[in-house]
Amino acid sequence: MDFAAHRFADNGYHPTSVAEIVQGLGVGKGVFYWYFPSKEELFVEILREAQRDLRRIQQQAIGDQPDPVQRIELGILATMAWLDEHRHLSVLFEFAATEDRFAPALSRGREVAVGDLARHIKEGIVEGRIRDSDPLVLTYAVLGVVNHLARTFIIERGDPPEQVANAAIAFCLRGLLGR
Amino acid sequence: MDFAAHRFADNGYHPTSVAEIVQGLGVGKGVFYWYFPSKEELFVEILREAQRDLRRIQQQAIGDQPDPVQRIELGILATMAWLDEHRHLSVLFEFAATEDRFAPALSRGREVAVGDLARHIKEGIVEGRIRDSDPLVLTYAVLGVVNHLARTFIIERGDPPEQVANAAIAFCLRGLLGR
DNA sequence: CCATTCCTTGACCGCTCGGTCAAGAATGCC
DNA sequence: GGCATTCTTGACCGAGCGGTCAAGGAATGG
Repeated sequence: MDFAAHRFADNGYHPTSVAEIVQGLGVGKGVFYWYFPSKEELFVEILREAQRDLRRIQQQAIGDQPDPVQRIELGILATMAWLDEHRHLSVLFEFAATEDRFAPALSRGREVAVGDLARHIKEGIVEGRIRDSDPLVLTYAVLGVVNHLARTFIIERGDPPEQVANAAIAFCLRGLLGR
Repeated sequence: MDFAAHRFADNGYHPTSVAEIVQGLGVGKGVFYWYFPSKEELFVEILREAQRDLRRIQQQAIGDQPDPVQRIELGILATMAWLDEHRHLSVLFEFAATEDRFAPALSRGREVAVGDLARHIKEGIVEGRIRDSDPLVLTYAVLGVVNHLARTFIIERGDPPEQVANAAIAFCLRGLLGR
C-alpha cells in the first residue's frame, strides 16, 4: 500500500496500472485482488489512512493547550511537519480533490479538519482574541494559506517546514498589514 | 473547445474520451484531429486561453490605480468574479496542477500571476503600507486564500463572488487578529 | 464541367487497461 | 500422510482508449 501510494504520487493515479504496482512489488496480480476489491478501493484506503494519521499528529501536537490561538499555531506547525514528511500523500490529496469518485472520501476527512479548526477559532472569537467575523470563512482562509504555502515552499522548493509554518502563522494572525 | 472544456470539467480529463467529445459536437473524429494534434494539446490550449483571459480581466480591473493595496483588492475582486463565471475552468486548473504533463503549461501562467501580485506587494512594502516580510511568501499566502475561498464558497456553495472577495480581502489585510 | 484543394466521415487499428480465474503452492490441522 | 483451507500465480478477457486513414462530399477557380 505504501509502494502504491508512492507510485500514484509520482506517476499519477490513472497512468499507474495495477500491473505496474504488482510488478514493482514482485508479486502476481491475483494477490492484489485478493487483498483489495479494486484499484479504486485501494486508493480510497490510502486516503483514509493518511487522513487518520494527519489528524492524530495534529491532536497530539495540540495536546491540552488551553489558548485557542496557540492551538492553531501548534496545529499549523504539526501539519507542515507532516506534509514535509509525507509529500507524496499531499500530492494524492490534491489529486483526489479533482476526481468526483474520490471527493466523497476526502470531504469526510476534511470536514473533520474544518470542524477542529473552526472550534478553535470560535473559541478565540468568544475570548475576544480573534476578530469577530464568520468563523467558517476564517477557517477556510487559514487552510488555504497553509495548503498553498506548504505546496509551494515545502513540497516544490524543499524549504524547512518550521520556517514555512512560522510564515503561515504570521500571515494568518496579522495578514498583510500587520500591527 | 468550449464544449470540451465543460466535458473535461464535469467528467474529468482521463474519463472523457475524444469519441465522446466529437459525438457531443455531432461531428466525426477526423475533424477533431484536423484542428488539434492530440487530446493533450487541446487541453493545453484550453488552459492557455483561460489563463490569458483571466489575466486580461485582472489587468483591466486594476487599470491605472496608483495605490498598491487597492490594486490587490481590485485584483481579488476581479478574480473572484471571473472564477464565478468560469467555474469549469477553475476545476481544470486544479486538475492540471496534479498532472506532470500539464504542470509546465500551468506554471508559466502562474508565474505571471505571482509576478503581478508580488510587484504590488513589494511596492506596498516600500511605501510602508504592508508589513516588512518576504514578499514571495505574502504573495503565495494571498493566492492560497483567494483560491481556497473561491473553491469552497463560490464553486461548491455558490455564494456571491463579491461577498467572498470581501471576506478574502479582509483576511489578507488583517488576518485573524485584526487591527 | 472538370480538377484541385479543403474539409469531413467513421470504420478500423494497435494497444493498454482493470479485472477474472483455472491451476497450483503453501500452510495448518487431524 | 491426507485433506482442507489459505494464498499466489500469470495467461487471459472484453472493453475502451487515442489516433489513423481511405474514401468521399463541398467549395473554389479556371
